[in-house]
Amino acid sequence: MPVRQKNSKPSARRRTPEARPYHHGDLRRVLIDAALQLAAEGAEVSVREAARRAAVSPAAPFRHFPNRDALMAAVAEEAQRRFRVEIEAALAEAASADPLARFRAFGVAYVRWAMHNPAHFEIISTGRYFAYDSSAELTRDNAELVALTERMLAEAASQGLLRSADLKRILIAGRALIYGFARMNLDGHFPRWGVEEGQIERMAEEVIDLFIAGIAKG
Amino acid sequence: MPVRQKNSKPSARRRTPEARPYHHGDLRRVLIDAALQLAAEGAEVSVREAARRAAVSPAAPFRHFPNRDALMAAVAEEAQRRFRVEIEAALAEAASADPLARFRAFGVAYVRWAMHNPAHFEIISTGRYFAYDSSAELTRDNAELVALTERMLAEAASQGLLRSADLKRILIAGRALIYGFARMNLDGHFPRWGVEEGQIERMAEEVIDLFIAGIAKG
DNA sequence: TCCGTTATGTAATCATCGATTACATTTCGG
DNA sequence: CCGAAATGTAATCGATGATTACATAACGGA
Repeated sequence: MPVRQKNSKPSARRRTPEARPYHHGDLRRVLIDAALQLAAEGAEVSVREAARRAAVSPAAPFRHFPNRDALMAAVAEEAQRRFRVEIEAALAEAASADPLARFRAFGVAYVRWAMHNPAHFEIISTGRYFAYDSSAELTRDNAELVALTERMLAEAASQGLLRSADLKRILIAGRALIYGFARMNLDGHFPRWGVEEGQIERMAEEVIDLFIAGIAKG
Repeated sequence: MPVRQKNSKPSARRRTPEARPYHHGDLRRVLIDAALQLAAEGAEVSVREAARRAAVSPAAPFRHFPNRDALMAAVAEEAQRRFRVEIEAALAEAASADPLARFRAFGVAYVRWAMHNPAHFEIISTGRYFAYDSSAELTRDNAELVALTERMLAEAASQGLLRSADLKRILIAGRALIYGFARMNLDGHFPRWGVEEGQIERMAEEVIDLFIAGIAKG
C-alpha cells in the first residue's frame, strides 16, 4: 500500500519533490505505458493493475478512458506506432535494393518484431481493438504498412520482375504468408525455434525467399 | 429461473420423465456443448453461463473440470475433431485427384470451415489451450492434419511435380499461407468479403493457386 | 436387501475485475 | 478572486473463477 505523504501542507502551491500532487502529471500516458509493460510481461492487462502501477485509484483510469477497450485501443495504437517505426527503419537500410529484396527485408523485419514483442503483436493483430476508434492512428499506421508492401510489389511489376500481373492476389498471398508465419510461431504451431539465436528469422527468410522465387520471373 | 419439480418423491427409484434427477445425465458433455454454443453465438464463454444453460449450480462444472481452461481445452478438442472430420470429408471427395489438387482442396476446406466457425477456429488456433493437456486428442488431430498436408506434398515431390526439393520449407510456407489467410480474414485485416456468397473461398482458391503455381514445376 | 463408499450436485463465500455514482481537490480562465 | 471544468477518490454494484463444507444419489459387496 502506497504511503500517503501527509507531512507537507495539502494546499502547498509549490509542491516539494517528495510530495505527491493530487493530480497526476500525465496519467493517460502513464496508464498506457503500464498496460504496455503488463502485456510485455505476459500478464493480462487489467485496468486496475495499470492503475495500481500508476499509484492511483481504481476509478481514476476511467477519467481518461471510457472503458477497458478504449485503453486497449490506445495501447494498440502505441504498439502499432512502434511496429511501424521499426519496419520503416529496416526498410530504410534496404532502400537502395531492388523491390523484391526490399519486400524480403520487410517480411523479415515484420517477423522479427512480432517475435520480440509477442504480446504487443497479438494486441495489434487480433483486430479486437481496431473497431473501437476506426479513425485512429492505429488504422492509419497499419494501412501505411500495407501500402508500403503494395508499392514494393507494384514497383517490382513495373520493372518486369514478376511472372504474374495480378498484383492484388500477390499482395494478399504475401501478407497472409508473413502474417501466418508470425502468428503460427506465436500460437505455438511450429517447434520452438530459438528467438535469440535468430533461427526464426532465418526460417522466415527461407520461407519468404520461397515465395519470392514463386512469383518472380525466370 | 428453472422451476424445480418437487412434486415427485425425492427418493423415487424410477424417475418420471418430468422429474429432474439430482444427478445430471452427462453433465460434462452438456457443458462442453453449451460452451461450444456460447462461442458460436459470439458470446464469451464463462463457466457460469455454461452451468446456467445446463440448469445446474455454478459450482457443478468444477466437478468435471479443475478450472475454466480445462473446460476450454475440452471445447477445443471437440472443435478440432469436427474440423478434422470436415477436412477429411473434403479430401475424400478429391481422393482421385493429383497431390497438388488435393492440397488445394485441403486449403479451401480449411478456410471454408474457419470462416463458417470463426469462434471455434479461434479457440483451436490460438493455441492457448494446447498446452493444457499435451497428450490430448487435440494435439493428435492437429498433428494428423499437418501430416496429411505433408504426405500430399511428399507425393507431389515423388511424382516430380515440384520445382524445389525442400519439402520442409514448402510445408511451412503452405501452412503459413493458409493459416494466415484464414486468420487475417477473421481478424479483420481484409475487406469483409461475403462468406455466404463464397467470395472468400474463391479468393482462397486464387491465393492457393498462386502458391501452387509458385512451387510447381513448369 | 442393506449399508457404506464414491460420485456428483448445492450453498455459501471469497477475491478480482469492470463500471458507475457521489463527492473531493486542483487547475485555470474571466 | 472566484466559479467552472478537469481530475482524482471512496463506496458500491454485478459478474466471474474458484474453494469449502455439506447434501444427495448411485453403485457394489456382505
